[in-house]
Amino acid sequence: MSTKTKILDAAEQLFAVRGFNGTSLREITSQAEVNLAAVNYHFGSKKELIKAVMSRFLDVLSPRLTLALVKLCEDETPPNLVEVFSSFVEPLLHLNEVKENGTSNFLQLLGRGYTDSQGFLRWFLTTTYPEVISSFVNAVQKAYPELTREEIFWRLHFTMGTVVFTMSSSDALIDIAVNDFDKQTDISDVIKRVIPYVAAGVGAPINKI
Amino acid sequence: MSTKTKILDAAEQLFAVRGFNGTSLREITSQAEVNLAAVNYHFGSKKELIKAVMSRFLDVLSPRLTLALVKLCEDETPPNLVEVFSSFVEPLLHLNEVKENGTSNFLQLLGRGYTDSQGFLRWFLTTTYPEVISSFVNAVQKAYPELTREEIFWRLHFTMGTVVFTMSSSDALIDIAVNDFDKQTDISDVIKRVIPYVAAGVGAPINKI
DNA sequence: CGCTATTTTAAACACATGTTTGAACCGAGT
DNA sequence: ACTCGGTTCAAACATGTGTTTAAAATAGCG
Repeated sequence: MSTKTKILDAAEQLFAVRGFNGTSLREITSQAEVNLAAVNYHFGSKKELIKAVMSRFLDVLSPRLTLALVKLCEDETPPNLVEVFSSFVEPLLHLNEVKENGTSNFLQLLGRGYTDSQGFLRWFLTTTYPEVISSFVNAVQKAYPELTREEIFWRLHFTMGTVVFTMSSSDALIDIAVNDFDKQTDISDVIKRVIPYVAAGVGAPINKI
Repeated sequence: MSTKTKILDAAEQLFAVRGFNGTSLREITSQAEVNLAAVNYHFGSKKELIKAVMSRFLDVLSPRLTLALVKLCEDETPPNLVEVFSSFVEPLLHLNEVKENGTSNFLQLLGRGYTDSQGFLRWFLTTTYPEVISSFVNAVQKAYPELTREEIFWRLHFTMGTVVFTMSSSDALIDIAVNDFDKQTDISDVIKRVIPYVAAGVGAPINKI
């Protein structure tokens, strides 16, 4: 296993748990069992390492997700919102097959990236993978044509918040749920629970203000 | 204005913008125009300062919020979910009268606290202000009795995510919205938009899994 | 093998962090 | 006027950070 991969694996796991700001290069290289300088040699800087960690996921997620959303919109009958959000399930869970804990790690990283480091990850996402967002907006517009673009903008961000925040603390939440309700629970259960919620949220009746 | 207050004011604003990890004591004391050592003299440590900043809000928010929720539940006719979430509006906006940008600062801090510093703020909240949470759960249960406790647990956390995440990046979102849609927008507009969303989410049809 | 380009390594760098120290300062109270 | 508790201050402390350096080790190839 190459030094580069060892670093990416260690960084991925530590970033997910402690956040970007909260993880030092020394922790990463020590867990990866490589020299401290290797990060700057192979990636140039910590910021570039963060991008590399995210890209490894996004490069496999983004095309699958775009494809699923586009395909859903090709049907003659317009999709409903539950179908739109269900399109996320397969691409997200596929990350688990590529890598142990892939889905959970990715979603946690997404959550971290939105609050850590004054939103530079948001910029990175929207500029590097814009086709995902636009195909998503298209699907929602087909499913609920009465929504104005402004209302869609807000509700999509609310949804982003629901998902990203839930997932960034999913480990803690799953622990609590398992203890309180004596029921085996994992990340795919959480995803299945969140879909009706966000679908109903995006599909909420329009309220003139 | 006392040194203690000057520190709290500066810390509050900086924490909201840059997060807890991302704000140094030197930035705080320099903006507050007090000596660096004053923080440790008056508060003991950075962690205690964070708690003090949050408590200043929670001590005025918590009783008002609990009262509003309890009063809503006293009616003979059970409340609906929009009413439950609307109970948050007055107590939250009241923070603006106590202090410039109070509402927005507090909600941003709440968002930071959930992702920064490995969730110690979550622990602090649930242990120090539990009556808010339980009165909230009660209100939801009255409004939608078919929901199991487990489903309520998850949907309340989804809601927490929606609100907290949205608010922690509300400045950026408001900027985008103002640019894209040419419409004056502020924090109270965002609150009004998010209520139908979370009410619909919590009220989503139950999906057996 | 011998040479070269790539990779790894230990050490240092420059700087930022939270915290502590001990002296200086100030404002009442007797 | 003097003392004493509380407060402020500049300075230092110890540690942690991302990054750089230059030498050592390694791998690939003619």
